[in-house]
Amino acid sequence: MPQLGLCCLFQEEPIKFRVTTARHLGTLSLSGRAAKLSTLCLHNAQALRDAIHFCSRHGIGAFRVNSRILPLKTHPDFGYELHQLPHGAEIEGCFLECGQTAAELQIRLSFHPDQFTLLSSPNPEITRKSIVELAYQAEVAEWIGADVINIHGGGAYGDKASALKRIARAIEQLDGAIRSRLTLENDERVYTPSDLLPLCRAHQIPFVYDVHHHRCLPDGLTVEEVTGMALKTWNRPPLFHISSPKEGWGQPNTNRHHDYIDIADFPDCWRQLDITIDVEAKAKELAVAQLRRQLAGI
DNA sequence: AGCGGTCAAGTTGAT
DNA sequence: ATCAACTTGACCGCT
Repeated sequence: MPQLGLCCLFQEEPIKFRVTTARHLGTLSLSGRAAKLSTLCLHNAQALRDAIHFCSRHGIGAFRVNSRILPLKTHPDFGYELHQLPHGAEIEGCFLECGQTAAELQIRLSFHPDQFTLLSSPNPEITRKSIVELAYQAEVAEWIGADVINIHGGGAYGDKASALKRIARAIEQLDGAIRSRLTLENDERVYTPSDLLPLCRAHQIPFVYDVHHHRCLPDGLTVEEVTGMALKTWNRPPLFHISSPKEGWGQPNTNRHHDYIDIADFPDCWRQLDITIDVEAKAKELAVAQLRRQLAGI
């Protein structure tokens, strides 16, 4: 049976990750900024530790770490290094503990940089900033032992073939910490599995199969076909995504995520696989628990 | 204490 | 040409 993964947040369990805004930091003195960021980062490292324990206690096999675990880490004006913060060493130590605990409890950790992180852009400055973002997440990934940093293809810019070539070129220039963790996922608007799988095969990048996106943006391949092709791209346990449409299928907008997973949306061919499935549902740990019960036939 | 406006980033597609 | 939707809630300033 697959391991189920929880994404970033909790619905009921009181584990919170804190953030701040650039605007607010701008109102503070230099030392005030460092103090504020230090407090938030330490809080978030401890919250991650709590999240890992929660997953272990509740039969959840994976946890996706929010991109803002270190708030504004790569912001052009307010970015920082951990050693510049009053509790920098303590924060790093807490992340290292998270890594040990996750390894002991066998909780798989991953990252999913958001839509601003693009390797397909024709604008080199956007690519450069994206790689800075990937480097930040890779640094935390090293501390905590996360093995996946998953991104989308991004835009097509009117010429998908050229955009795919830019992704490939950028991938070949990544350093090992990023490269060894980077994965590509099909999205609901531009890049289908058919678009990404050849690139993944050619450059040894694992393919994260999101079946909901595939149903929103089909490419002629069946769920079974893509599942088989996706599995072959992995040199470690495969990671897939599941979600259900908020308003149901056949409505104008199927992109929005439902609170829970409709078991009818869960591919039968996934039931016996040794894979991790991130559950993208707004009810968070409650949705994972419900899906877990349904898969167990309870 | 409670409320509501606001929040770094890029691209697409609806209007 | 403009703007919401992606993720999505939490923060902060004001009353």
